Amino acid sequence: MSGIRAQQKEKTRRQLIDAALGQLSSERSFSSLSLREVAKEAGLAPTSFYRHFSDMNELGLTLVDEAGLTLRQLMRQARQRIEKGGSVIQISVVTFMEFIESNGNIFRLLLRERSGTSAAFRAAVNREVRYFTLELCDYLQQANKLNADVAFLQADAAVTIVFSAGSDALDVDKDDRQQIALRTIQQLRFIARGAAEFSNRGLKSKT
Amino acid sequence: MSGIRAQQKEKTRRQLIDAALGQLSSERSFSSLSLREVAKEAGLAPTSFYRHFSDMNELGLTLVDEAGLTLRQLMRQARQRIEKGGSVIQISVVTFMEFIESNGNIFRLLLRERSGTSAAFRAAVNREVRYFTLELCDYLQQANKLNADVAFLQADAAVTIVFSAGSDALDVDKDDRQQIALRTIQQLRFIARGAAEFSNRGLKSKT
DNA sequence: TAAAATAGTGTACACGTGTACACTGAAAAT
DNA sequence: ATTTTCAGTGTACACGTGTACACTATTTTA
Repeated sequence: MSGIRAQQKEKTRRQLIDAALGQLSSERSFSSLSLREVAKEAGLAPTSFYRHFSDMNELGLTLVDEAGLTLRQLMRQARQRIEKGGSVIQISVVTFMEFIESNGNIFRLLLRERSGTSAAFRAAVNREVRYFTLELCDYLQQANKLNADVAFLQADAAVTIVFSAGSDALDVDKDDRQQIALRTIQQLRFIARGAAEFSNRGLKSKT
Repeated sequence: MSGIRAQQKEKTRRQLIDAALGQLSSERSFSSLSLREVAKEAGLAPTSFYRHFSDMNELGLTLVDEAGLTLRQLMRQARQRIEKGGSVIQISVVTFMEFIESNGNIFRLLLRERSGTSAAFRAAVNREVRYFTLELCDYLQQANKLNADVAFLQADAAVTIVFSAGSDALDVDKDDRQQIALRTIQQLRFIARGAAEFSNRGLKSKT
C-alpha cells in the first residue's frame, strides 16, 4: 500500500533531475548534456532513463517547472522581507542577488532556454517569467495606486532589468555583484519615478 | 600580384561564414551546428574547413565580429534618421525593430552566445554590446546634458530593454512586433524621465 | 501461492562527429 | 622552366550518441 516500488521510482527520478541540474554550469548548458551523461551521473544504466522520461526534452521541461517553483519561493521571501519594512526596490534586488548566488544553475537554465532552440522550452520559461511579472504588476498597482497599463509597463521593464542584472552577476565576484546590485537599484528607481510621472499625467495618446 | 589565389580563398571563407549564418534559425543555434554541416552547406569537403578556421569556435568568433559590424551599421542609420528630426526614442526603436526583422539570425547569435557556454563568446558579445551602450551614453550626456553617471545608467538600462524587446520580437508577426515596439517606447520614456529627474536632484548618497 | 507488472541491466547497432593523413592540381616563387 | 606552396579532396579511424531488444529480480496483483 505504501508503494515501496513507486517510492523508489520517485527517488531515482529525483536523482536524474538532480544529476542534470548538477551538471549545469557556466560552460555547460542543458542542451549540451547527453542522456548517457545524465544517467551515468545519477548512477543509472543509460536505458533506465526511459523508465522516467521519454527523452531529454521531457526532463528539461521538468527542470523548467522546478525552476519556476524556485522563482516563487524567491517572491515569497521578498514579500516577507518587504512586510518588515525598508526600501522595496533595494530589498527586492538584494533578495534576487542572493537567489542568483545560491541557485546559479537554475537561473542559467531559465536564461538560456528562454532564447534556446526549443519552442516548448521558450514557452515554458516565458510562462514562468510572465507569472513573475504579473505578480509584480499587481503589487505595483495596489501599493503605488498606478494606472493598470503603467503598472504593467513598469513591472515588465523592472523584471527585464533585474533578470539582465542577474545574468551579469552570474560569473562575478562578490564586489562586482554588489556593484551590479547598486546599478540595478538605481535603474529601477528611474523606472519607478518615470512610471509615477506618467501615471499622474496619463500616457499620451498622440503627438 | 592580384593574388588570384588569395582572392579565391577569401571567397570560400565568405561561403563558410554565410553558410553558418544561413543555418541559424529559431530552432538552430550556432553551438548545434557541426563543422561537417557548415562545410557541406558551403560546398566544401569537411577537411577543407581547416584551411580557413582552426575550429568551429574560431568561426563563431568571426561571426560575432560580423554581428558587431552590423550593429554599428544600425547605429549609423539611427543617427542619420535622428538628424532629420522626430522623436529620438521612437526612431531608435523602430530602426532596431527593422534590424531584427532583416537580421534575425545575427541578432539570435548575439542573444544566445551572450549567455552561452563559451567564455570567449560571452566576452566577445559583451564587448559589442558595451560599445553600443557607450555610444548611447555619449549621446545622452551631450544631447540631454545629463550627469555622466546618470547617463550611463540610463544608457545601460535602455540597451537592456531594447535588446530584450528584440528577443521578444524575433518570432512574432508584424502586429505583435508593433505592439512590442509601442511598449518599448513607453518604457524607454519612463527611464528617460526618471533619469532626468535624478540628474537634476543628484543621485542620493546615503539614507 | 501463482501470475503479472515493472524498475533496472547489458548487449548491440547504426549514425554523425572531429580530425589525421596522404593525395592532387593549379598558382606562385625561383 | 622548374620547384615550391597550398586550397581543396577522399579515405579512414576512434569516439560518443540515442535507443531497440532480450534479460533479471523484486514488488504488486489476483
